[in-house]
Amino acid sequence: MAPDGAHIPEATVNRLPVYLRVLNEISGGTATVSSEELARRAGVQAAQVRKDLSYLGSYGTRGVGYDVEFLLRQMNRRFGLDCPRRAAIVGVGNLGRALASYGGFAARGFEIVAAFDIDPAKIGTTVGRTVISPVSEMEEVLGAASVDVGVVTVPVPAAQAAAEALVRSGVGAILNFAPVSVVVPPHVPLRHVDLGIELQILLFHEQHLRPAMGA
Amino acid sequence: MAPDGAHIPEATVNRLPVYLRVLNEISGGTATVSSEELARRAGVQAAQVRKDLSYLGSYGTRGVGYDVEFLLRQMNRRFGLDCPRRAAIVGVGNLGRALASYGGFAARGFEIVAAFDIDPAKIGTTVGRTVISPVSEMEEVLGAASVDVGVVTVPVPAAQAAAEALVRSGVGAILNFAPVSVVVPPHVPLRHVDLGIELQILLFHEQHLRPAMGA
DNA sequence: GCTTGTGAAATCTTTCACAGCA
DNA sequence: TGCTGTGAAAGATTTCACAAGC
Repeated sequence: MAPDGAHIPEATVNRLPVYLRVLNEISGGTATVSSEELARRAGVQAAQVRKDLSYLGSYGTRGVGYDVEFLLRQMNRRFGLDCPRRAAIVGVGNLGRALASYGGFAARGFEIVAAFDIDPAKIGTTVGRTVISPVSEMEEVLGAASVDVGVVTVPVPAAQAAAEALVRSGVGAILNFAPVSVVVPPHVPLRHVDLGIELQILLFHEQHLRPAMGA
Repeated sequence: MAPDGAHIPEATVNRLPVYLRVLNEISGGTATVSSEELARRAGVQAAQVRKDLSYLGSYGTRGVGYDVEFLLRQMNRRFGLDCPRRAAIVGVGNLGRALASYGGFAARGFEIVAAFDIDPAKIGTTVGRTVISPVSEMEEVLGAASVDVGVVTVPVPAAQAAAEALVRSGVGAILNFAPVSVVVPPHVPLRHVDLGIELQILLFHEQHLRPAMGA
């Protein structure tokens, strides 16, 4: 029903990558998957899966289910993952180095094409297969061929400057892992992944599930 | 209006830690903050902030705003952050090691009290101030004094076993960073932080903001 | 018979707008 | 006057339930 360019609800957009992960996990094992099975593995309701997928188009077969490989191809195309996305990491400390070799990025179609740090001792050394460049040369290094997404993994005091350097270099979007807010111009999508906040949300939900025992 | 034990909407729970981060950032600088200022820094509407905070109680002062320190204390108490929360890391690879020293955990009141790995060469060495124990001894090490949250940072094939070991050890909740789903009993809150999926969501939103230029 | 796709209903969330209070 | 707290309205999301189709 939904042609290729239609509006997709925000809540659905946030779930589509989860379906993508599940599909990748079962790919090879089964040819087709029902909305019920997909829902169980994604942790949502079956009707939710059907409605979400219907925004992409009518890719299922009634009485049968969804063809895993076909749906994967359609979703990857829609996500722009048919060609690899280019990412750059700013801040090659513990977290930056870990993310550079984190399997989840490559598995989801992202390639680390550049890495930056401010520490002169790190310049010229490598993280994975990428040579580390100075932050001061970011604009020249990224040059005309800018990256799709910049990943900020610098210490708190350097986060704002790192984000600004990425914006000047023409980055498409920024993922900020520093546990502090940064401000960027409105045309650059920004997402803050504060891992401590993830823990807080998780435990706050837990408190609501269990009878509180603290005073 | 909302007494201490009232139900708080899920959407609000997900935003409260963001307000907490903002409050911590402006703490010391200003004595009071308006819902408008708080909203601007958190990236939401002012009315949203007022409604969200009203679920915690009437902690603001009409005509003035919210007392930053007082609101911080109330929220920290409500989140159980007045005493430090205990976390354990399973899998001391790049990501596990990075998270062990990640400032965001300590800044949000979490303390890494145990670390586990399967590699014999790592057993007995330290990550930060924590000695690494074998995964096989998790139940004994955690013992009666279980941890609030277990953080899974093992490679994909080991993720399910790591989650099960945490459950056997009586963990309160699990945060899974492996780029694969794991299954746990329903009484253990589980959250999957797949960083590649974060990138996908970010870029998918970006596609909707800009005119698509790919074929 | 079985499962999708989807209007309609139910529920949840956000926003409005203003009474209430410092 | 200024800003919170909150009912009520508007909007978004989820769930239901069933017609449509393999």
